[in-house]
Amino acid sequence: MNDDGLSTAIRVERPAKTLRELALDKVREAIVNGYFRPGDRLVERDLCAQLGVSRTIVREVLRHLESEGLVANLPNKGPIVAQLNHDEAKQIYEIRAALEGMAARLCAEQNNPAIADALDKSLEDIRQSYRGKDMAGVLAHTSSFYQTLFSSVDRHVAWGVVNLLTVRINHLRSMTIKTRDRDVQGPAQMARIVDAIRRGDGEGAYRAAMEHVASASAIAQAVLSDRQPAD
Amino acid sequence: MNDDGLSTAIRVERPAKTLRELALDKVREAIVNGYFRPGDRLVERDLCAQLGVSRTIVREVLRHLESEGLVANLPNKGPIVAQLNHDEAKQIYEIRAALEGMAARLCAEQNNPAIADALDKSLEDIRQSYRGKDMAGVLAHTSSFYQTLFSSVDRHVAWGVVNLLTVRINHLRSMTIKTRDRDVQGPAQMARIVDAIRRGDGEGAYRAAMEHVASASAIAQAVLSDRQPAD
DNA sequence: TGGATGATTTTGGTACGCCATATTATGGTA
DNA sequence: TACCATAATATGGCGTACCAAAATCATCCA
Repeated sequence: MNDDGLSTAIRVERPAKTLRELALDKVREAIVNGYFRPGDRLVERDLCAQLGVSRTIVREVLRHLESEGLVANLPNKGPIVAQLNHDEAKQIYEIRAALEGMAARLCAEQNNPAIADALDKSLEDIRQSYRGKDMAGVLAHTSSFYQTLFSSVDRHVAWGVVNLLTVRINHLRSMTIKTRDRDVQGPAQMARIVDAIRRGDGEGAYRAAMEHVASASAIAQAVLSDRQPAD
Repeated sequence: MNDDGLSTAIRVERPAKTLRELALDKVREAIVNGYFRPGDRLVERDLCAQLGVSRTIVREVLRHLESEGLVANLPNKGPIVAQLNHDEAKQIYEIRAALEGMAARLCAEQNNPAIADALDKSLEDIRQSYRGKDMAGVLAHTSSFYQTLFSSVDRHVAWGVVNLLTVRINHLRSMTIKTRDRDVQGPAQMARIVDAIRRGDGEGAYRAAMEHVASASAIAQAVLSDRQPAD
C-alpha cells in the first residue's frame, strides 16, 4: 500500500534528501514491514511505475539493498526479496548478542549514571508502548534503547552493523514481541542490563545483554519453526 | 554452480560475473590497494572512461561501495574515497575482536581436531609467506585462517561482517604486518588460538583471539598516529 | 503427444540529453 | 587596485530511449 501517511512531524522534506534516498527508504520500508514478501520478485520497471522514478534510480536502490542483504539477485532472473532461513536468523541474533553484550559492558565501565538514566527512559517508553498495544512503538523504542547503549560509548560503527543486521530480521522482531509474556519478560530482562550498568558491573551487563538476545532468538526460532515448514 | 555436464566442449566460457560485478571488484580493489587514496574524488565520468563502462554501471558501483563504507558521498559534491580516522579504525578492530573471539570459542567447543589442523595449515602458509617477504601472501593467508575459523562452525554471516569491515582497514593491515617482529609475534599469537582450540579450551581460544586483534589494533593506532597528523 | 519454433518478458548494458548546483573565471566598476 | 556581479564550466542527479541476451511462455506441426 501507499504508506506515506506516516508523517509524524512537520519534516522538511527537501534538505539533502535526494530522490534516490527517498526511494531507497520507501523500498526498504516496504520490504521490512512486509509489503514485499520474501521471495517476491522485484521487477525493475514495475518498481519504476510504483515509485514514480526512473530505472536509473531503481537500479541503484536495488544494488544498495542487495549489499544490505535485504535483496538477493538471481543471475539472469533479477532481484527478489531475500529469504531468511532458520540458520541465518540464528546467526544474526548471535552477532547481536556479541556486540550488544560488548556495548553493555562498556557502558557499565563508564560509571556514568546518566547512561542508566537514559536507558531507563527508553525502557519506560517501551513499557508504555506495550500498555498501549503499540507494537510499532515497542520496536522503535527498543531500537532507541540499543542506540543509546552504543552511542553512549561512541560505538557508532558497531551500532551500524547491528542496525544493518536488524532490518533483516525485522519481521521476526515484530513477531517475537507479540508472544505471550514478552511484554513483561522483555522489559524485565532489559532492566537487568540497566541495573548492572548502574552498578558498574561490566560482566553482569554483558551477560544480561547476551541473555536478552538469546531469549529473543529462542522465540524467533520457535516462530520460524511454526510458520516456515522448510526452506 | 552450473555443472550441467552435457557438451562442455563447445560451451562458451561465460564469465558468470556481470560487467557490473567486474567493475565493482576493480574499483574496490583500486581503493583497497591504494590506487585511489582516501579523500580522492571519484568523478563519475572519469571512472566511466577509466573502466570503459557506462555511467549507469559506475553509479551502481559507487552506490554499492558507499554502502560498504569504502566510499563517502558528500552532498552536492559527489563521491570520495572514505577516510578512516583513528577512532573508526579502533572500533573496527574491536568488533573483529568480539566476532573472532566468538568464532574461536565455538571452534574450541567443537572438539574436532580437523579444525585445528586446517588452521595450522593456514598458519604455516602465513609463516612461509613471511619468510618469502610476500606481504600480499601474508594478508591472503591470514584471511584464509579467519575464514576457516568462521566457516568451520558455519558462521558465514559473521564472516561476511568481518570481511566487510576488514576491507576498510586493509591498508592498515598491510602496514601492521610489516612492523618489527610482527613476522614472529603475529603467528605466535595465532598459534595460541589454535592450541586453545585443539585443547577444547573455549575461554582460552576466545581470549587468545581477542588478544591477537588487540595487538594488531595497538600497532595500527601507532601507525596512524605516525602518518596521520589530524583528521 | 512431444518437440521445435516463435513471441514475450525481463534483466544487463549503453548512449544521450536535460537540469541544478557549485566552482571558477572573467570582466567591469568604484 | 580591490571587489563584486556575472558567465562559463564541471559535475552530480535524473530521465528516456534503445539494444542484446536469456528465460519463459505460447503455439503449431509432425
